[in-house]
Amino acid sequence: MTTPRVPEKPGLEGLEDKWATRWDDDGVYRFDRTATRERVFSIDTPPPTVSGSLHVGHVFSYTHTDTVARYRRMRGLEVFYPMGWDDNGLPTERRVQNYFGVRCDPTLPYDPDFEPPEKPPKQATAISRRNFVELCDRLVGEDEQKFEELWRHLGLSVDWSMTYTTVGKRAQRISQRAFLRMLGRGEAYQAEAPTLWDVDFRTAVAQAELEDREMPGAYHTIRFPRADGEGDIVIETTRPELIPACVALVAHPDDERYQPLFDSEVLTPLFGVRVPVRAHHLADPEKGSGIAMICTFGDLTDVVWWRELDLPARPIVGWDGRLHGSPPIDFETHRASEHWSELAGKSIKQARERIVELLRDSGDLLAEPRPITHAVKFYEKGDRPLEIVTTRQWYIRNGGRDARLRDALLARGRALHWHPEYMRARYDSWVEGLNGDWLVSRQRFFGVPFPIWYPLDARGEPEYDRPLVPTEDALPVDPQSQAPPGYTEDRRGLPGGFVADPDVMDTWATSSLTPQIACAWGEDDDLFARTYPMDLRPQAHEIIRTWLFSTVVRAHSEFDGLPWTDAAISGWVLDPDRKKMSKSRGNVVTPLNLLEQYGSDAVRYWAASGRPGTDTAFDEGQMKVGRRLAIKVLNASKFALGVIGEHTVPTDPATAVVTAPLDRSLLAALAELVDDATSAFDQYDYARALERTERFFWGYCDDYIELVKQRAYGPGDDAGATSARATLAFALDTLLRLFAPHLPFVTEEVWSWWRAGSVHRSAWPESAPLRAAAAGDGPAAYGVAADVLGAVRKAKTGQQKSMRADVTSATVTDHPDRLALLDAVRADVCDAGRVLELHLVPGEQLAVEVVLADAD
RNA sequence: GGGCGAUUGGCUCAGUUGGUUAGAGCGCCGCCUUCACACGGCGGAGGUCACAGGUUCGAGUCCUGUAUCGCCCACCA
Repeated sequence: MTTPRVPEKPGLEGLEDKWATRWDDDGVYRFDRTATRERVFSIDTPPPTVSGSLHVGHVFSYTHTDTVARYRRMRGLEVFYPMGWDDNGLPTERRVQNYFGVRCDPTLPYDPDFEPPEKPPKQATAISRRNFVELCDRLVGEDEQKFEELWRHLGLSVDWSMTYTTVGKRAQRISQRAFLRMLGRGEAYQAEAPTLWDVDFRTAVAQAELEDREMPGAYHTIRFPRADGEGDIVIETTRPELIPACVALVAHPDDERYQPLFDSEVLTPLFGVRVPVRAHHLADPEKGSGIAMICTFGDLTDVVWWRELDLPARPIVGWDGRLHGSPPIDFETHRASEHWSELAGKSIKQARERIVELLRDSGDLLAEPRPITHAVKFYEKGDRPLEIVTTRQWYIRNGGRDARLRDALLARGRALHWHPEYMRARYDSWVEGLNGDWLVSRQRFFGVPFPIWYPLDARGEPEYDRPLVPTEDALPVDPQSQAPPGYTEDRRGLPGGFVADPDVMDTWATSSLTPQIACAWGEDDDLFARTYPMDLRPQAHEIIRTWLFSTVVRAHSEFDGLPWTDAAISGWVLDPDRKKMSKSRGNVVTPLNLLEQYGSDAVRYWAASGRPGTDTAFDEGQMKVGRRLAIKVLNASKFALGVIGEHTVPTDPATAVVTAPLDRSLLAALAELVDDATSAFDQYDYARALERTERFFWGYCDDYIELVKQRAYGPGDDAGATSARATLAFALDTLLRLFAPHLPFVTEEVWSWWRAGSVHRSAWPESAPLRAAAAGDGPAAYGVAADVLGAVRKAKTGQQKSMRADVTSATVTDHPDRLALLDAVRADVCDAGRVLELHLVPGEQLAVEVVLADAD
């Protein structure tokens, strides 16, 4: 060991910049790609959405992952820890629209000279798809830069040379390749079917993107006259505007009220369309009048009934959320057509208001609407309820319609190691509740296009069942601007020519491939072999159903295995009112301010105190505590190294210089700490590792250092002094390494005062050498010494004396076993407590009687 | 409706297979101007561990039920 070089006045300020730069220059976190798979720990980092802003929730969960990454690195593994940027999809589109004041019109030609105006105009400028995508690229590039700066400031030990994006060329290529492979295996298919549809975004959405919202509605009691004229059937509905789309009524097969009517017919009010009364087990006799109207389509139950009862389709709602101009069926009466003309072209809301008036006028509305609140399905990013529209879409098989596949995916979920374990229940309930395959096509612009064209027949109609695909070496392709194999561009849109599939993939269709993208599947076979399947997927619990599940689906399909062995699920950051912190709630805290105010180590301390999977309150108090801890690490280290000074101290605990009982005892306790922290980290419990280390560290500062201070100042040839200095050094060395995953800046700073290289590339501590140095002694002597010292302090405080006050005599009563231990360390205790005479009296439990010298 | 989790001093949280008077930090109060640290140190007050039963020599810890909160899921007319 060289003589420590300790600053006069160590502080936290500037450590982030200093060490972030140094780590980068020295390549401390660079992935060594000569490492073989067994030596690699590979992490499937969640790519943050760059169109949003980073908030304290990101800092929270990414810190968790970083502590694990640093631990594994110190355990000698090469950590593959790339950062991704999720710049794909709707959030980016929305941000670009607002930021530049533009909107995408795919019919416009590309303008190579287009520049967005300085300030976004009131009226959005329409631009071509390619111009739009260029603006998306430009903006996400700026955002990614800002994100990286914040992450570096926080101290994520990411290899910044290995970032990827979810719209980049590689992601596109891999998304398209994976899709084509699934298409080839029949795992991707297209179908024209009723689809949940957002009328504002004008795109289909998947089951995973739904959320229920409680909305006001109203029950409308409506009369359906029987076709035979023998009276009426009364139904209740919240969607009266769908009466023209009604194709049947339905009741439960066991419902005696309606059994006589099954397979008879009724007439729809206002329109006089004959529809049958049918039986189906999903009809609930308890709901409303026990008989429901089936419309094409009001909700997903309608779709089930329509399919299973083989009913006709009479859709009336268009892609724009308005009723069609033309009627769903040729009405038989002039009156019916007039009613329809009152509704045609209206929005859902307008149509509902109008039809209620019409029903009231016609006498078919039997009671005034009764207001209720009910759950309505929304696209999670949408503003209006979803409609169901029949469209042609791409699907990926995910077990929603196939019990064998579902069981296989459930088995994958069981094979995955979840942290915490109970999070698996969310996976299971999601997979078990799937009601269809995964709808992956979106009618949007900024995303990975489907690598698909369709031939046009002689009449110019697309032949959807004969899709044209590129070869894999041509990927990525943009079918809008490139021609399929065997065609030239001038055949686009012409009879006998071709047309591009207009859709882009769901953002999750790409995100579900983050392991393949990060590990460069099909791009860099050598890297892939060293990193895939990955070790760890860290993520939040609310996207188990989307990100985690879809990633399992893709890996199962392509590689017949799990994409990773472990999943670590982090909780949320809650604001003081125990609500989730999110941008939309307006309660987010800008992380950079926090990092600058408290220091990155302090904020990391707060984050790392949140246990895996547990929602954690945002608590600046914890950051203050973290800051205090970081400062304490600096000061205690400075002191310990100052005591050691220029004395020679061995670097290896095995050198048998630790001879004092107190020192051996301390090292025994330290060995237990090392085991404890190690097993906690092995189970991904970074919080427990931190808590234990912190507790030990305060004892080290307050008790151990105080106890050995005097002895350690002794001359170089004194065995007790040598023992104390060696123990101070071993303990400091060990504690710094134990803290390093949590407090990377301050530990590195101290490390640099007296050690070579980076603490983050040093070995994780091992307990065996410490235990060997303790030479069979246990941790108890240290505990007894601390207890007695505490009692002496208490006495001094009780008499309002300085800690420097002399103790004339102290009488310790305790169990003989503990007295024996105390006897062995009595010199240290007397020195630290300034005890002149120490008497030991055998007894049952600890009691200390202290006589203080007169103050004057 | 089904499931998961939580409930410990004013606040934020520990409490690993059940074991003696339940721990920590913040906040509060008091003391110590200590030669590493006032961005400090020492100490104090403060809890019938949500509630009700049960198992046990012994329950914050295990079982049953209840309540409250949060989340996940569900074919909610």
